[in-house]
Amino acid sequence: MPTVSSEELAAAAGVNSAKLRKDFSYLGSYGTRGVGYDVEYLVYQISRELGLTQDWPVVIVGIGNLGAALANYGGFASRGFRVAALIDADPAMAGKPVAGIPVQHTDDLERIIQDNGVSIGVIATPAGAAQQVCDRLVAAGVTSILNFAPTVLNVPDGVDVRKVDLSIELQILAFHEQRKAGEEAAAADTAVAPAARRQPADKGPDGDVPAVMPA
Amino acid sequence: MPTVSSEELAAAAGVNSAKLRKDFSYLGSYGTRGVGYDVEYLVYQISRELGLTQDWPVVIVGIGNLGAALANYGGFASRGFRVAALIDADPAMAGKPVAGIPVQHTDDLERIIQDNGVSIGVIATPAGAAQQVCDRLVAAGVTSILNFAPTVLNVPDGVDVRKVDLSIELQILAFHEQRKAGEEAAAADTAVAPAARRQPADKGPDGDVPAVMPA
DNA sequence: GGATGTGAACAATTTCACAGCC
DNA sequence: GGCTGTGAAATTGTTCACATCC
Repeated sequence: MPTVSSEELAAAAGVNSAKLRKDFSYLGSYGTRGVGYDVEYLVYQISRELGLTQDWPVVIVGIGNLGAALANYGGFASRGFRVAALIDADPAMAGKPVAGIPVQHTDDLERIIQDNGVSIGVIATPAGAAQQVCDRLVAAGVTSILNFAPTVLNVPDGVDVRKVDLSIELQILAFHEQRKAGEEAAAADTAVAPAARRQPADKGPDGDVPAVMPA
Repeated sequence: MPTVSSEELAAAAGVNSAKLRKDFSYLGSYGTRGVGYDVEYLVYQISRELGLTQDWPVVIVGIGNLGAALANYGGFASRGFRVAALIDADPAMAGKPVAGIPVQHTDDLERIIQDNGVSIGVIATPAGAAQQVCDRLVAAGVTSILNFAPTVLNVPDGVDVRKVDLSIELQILAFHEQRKAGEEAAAADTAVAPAARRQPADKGPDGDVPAVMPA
């Protein structure tokens, strides 16, 4: 398939074709009228715009289960990321290889960042250590941080932080799950007492309201 | 602090206070004019609306590094999630405790789901196994799935899937990182040749364009 | 003929600003 | 006086529909 139309791409992605064309148009005019988009060329242009044609060295700080999982994660290399170093505060970890990369001690953090020209850091430490690690990363020159610790990090302007909170993802699912259950119940209700629905949902049935409720 | 104003909450969250008030108003009128919101009561109402007052049993399928990290993750319990079971396809894992929970074999997946009344499943398997695991979870009654495998899952209507792609998070950071670098370069450029900027950025300098570029 | 690229219409979201209440 | 709750205005995002070009 050398060429693809906005219609086909939109169907595959589950979006409107006009939106897709408009979005692409912000990157430039890479399509051909009457024909579509050259697949290879489009892939290259999008890759370049997204920064996938560059090599990004990253460091992972905190080599527990999650840090190790990240170090072993296969998807990074193909997207242009290279794990330049693994760093942990536990001296017993130092030198031990994880995913084929020897773990280094936190003491050397600044040197490691500078030697490898790292601008992206991943924090997979416990919550208590995260801010401190963050401060050191930033001071050493890191300007983008991916934070897995359940803490809000304070950073100076110009530094980007993205937070992945694993339990928030579950919460979002649980929220929808609850709504599904609620709708089923409501649908069942409707047969009996259609007009009685809204109030309990908005204010909570009295039986549900705990002692914290104010007068 | 028994009470809090929308202004204070908005500042803490980094959003506009009107937006925050409007959002809260969709849950009901839980504030007091001239005073603010009763903290405890607000926490309870939001918790209830988000489903945090319920207990959600979850199963984790695929107990590699990531699965183990999730099983050990402390944040779940406090948000109402309980790891009901760990499941892995490797017979050698069966019975081994991870985070204090014995790993069970995939053969028993359906029974485990049903016995525990599980409606939320977490997939932390390799990409190749994910769809198959997903199908079995759904057939057994799971209606929400958190997917860490780098695959798009096909599910029937009524089943929610959330995907956490670790390298996409890094890509987003890399994208902004690239823009920062680009802006610095552009700012430096401006002093020399302000009018010459746009074309290279849109079409790419010739030196950058690889063999895939069509005639 | 067939598909892009885009101004114009439409829809959704966010912010303003203030009436209403404590 | 101070702060919520909410219509109305402003902004942002999406879709339509068609002129334009291969």
